[in-house]
Amino acid sequence: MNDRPHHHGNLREALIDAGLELLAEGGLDGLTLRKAAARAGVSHAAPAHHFPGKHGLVAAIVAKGFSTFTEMMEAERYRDGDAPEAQLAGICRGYLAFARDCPALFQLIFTTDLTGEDDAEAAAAGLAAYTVLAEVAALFEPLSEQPGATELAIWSLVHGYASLNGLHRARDPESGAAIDFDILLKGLALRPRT
Amino acid sequence: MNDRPHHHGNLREALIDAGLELLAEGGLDGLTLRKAAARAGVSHAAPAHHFPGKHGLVAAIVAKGFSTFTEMMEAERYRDGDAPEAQLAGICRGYLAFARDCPALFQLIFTTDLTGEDDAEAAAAGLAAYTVLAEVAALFEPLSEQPGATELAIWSLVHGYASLNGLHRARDPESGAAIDFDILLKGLALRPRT
DNA sequence: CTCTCAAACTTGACAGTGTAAAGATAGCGG
DNA sequence: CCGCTATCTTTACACTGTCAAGTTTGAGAG
Repeated sequence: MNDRPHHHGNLREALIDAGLELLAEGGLDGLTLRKAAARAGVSHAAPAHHFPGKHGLVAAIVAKGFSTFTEMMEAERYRDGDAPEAQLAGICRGYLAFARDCPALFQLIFTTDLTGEDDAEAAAAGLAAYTVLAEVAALFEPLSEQPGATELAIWSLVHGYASLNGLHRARDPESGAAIDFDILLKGLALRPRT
Repeated sequence: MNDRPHHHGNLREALIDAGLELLAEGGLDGLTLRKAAARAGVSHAAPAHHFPGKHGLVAAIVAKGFSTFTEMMEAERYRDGDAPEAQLAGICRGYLAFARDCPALFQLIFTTDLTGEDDAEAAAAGLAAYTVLAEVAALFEPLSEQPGATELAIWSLVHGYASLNGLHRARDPESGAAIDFDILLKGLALRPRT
């Protein structure tokens, strides 16, 4: 199993990387099958042998996006120790860093429907990201007897903040008085488990 | 000023309505200038005389979307009286109803960049929606000395919940144990102003 | 070593999209 | 009554995703 099997050699990864570049440069509209193929140095119909249509390439990009998303949360998770509050602030810091640094990718992974059959990899990557958050949420007293309420509260708060921050920044670029997320997080008044 | 000035008569509104229909039927990809023109009964180049390109039509649709969004919040605002908690629960109910009933439109209005010059109307409509939320947030004790923290916390929580609900529902269709938003809202522990 | 064959890729084509330019139409102001 | 400008149509072009057919390449069978 050579790493350059026929002509190009792992074209699949090259197309995903090209897609990530296009996404970072031109936003959602800049992501195009033909442009990704051209950037990888192949003809416009070559991707069809590696992905079932454009949706397949997008699903692969979403999977990779969720992976780096998870990595960015994990990278910040234990920065200030392993206390529950420190872990929670850490993964939220990573969450928001991803949304800030890769806005188009952030939008893509959370707006793509992953209901198809070829989206299993992307769905698994999304579940892995969710699991990190759920682990940290489990360190706190539950908000309700209903399981999952705590993680959903944290997830909703940080995701809403990340989504709206882009809007707010675009609308009010001068507002240096951006509200720190820690203030919102303290508003939830979570208590570590005893 | 007749309401049918030349050939078609208020084609602008007809195109916006057609766009809303397409959005509801086919999602974001179903919204097309040519299809909207065809549905309005005109040729595919007619919209150019009413909107500066597709972005202009989208901006008009976003403006109308924000208007109905505001209306749905206001419609539920005083359903259970005018106590702060009742108003807050009301506008959140309207917020989530809009996200549930018009998912594509909800996604469109919150992912469209309104930084252009012809987007003034849409930006104003978005500000009007935000104002409703800010009014209700002002009925509660501020979360921090920083102004706007309370409304941002509420907005983030409800917006994140609305955005993630679509994901969660698609991924886990059987989960009838959907977590009620009221539980999350109580987690914020807001206190009415004295 | 050669032959065969299938995978990887190319070429060409087609429907559909947004956009621009040029022509036709219709109602209004002079 | 005449022109004129806004409205709409027609035509055209570049770009997109997708499909069908042909071409190249590398690897395994004999």
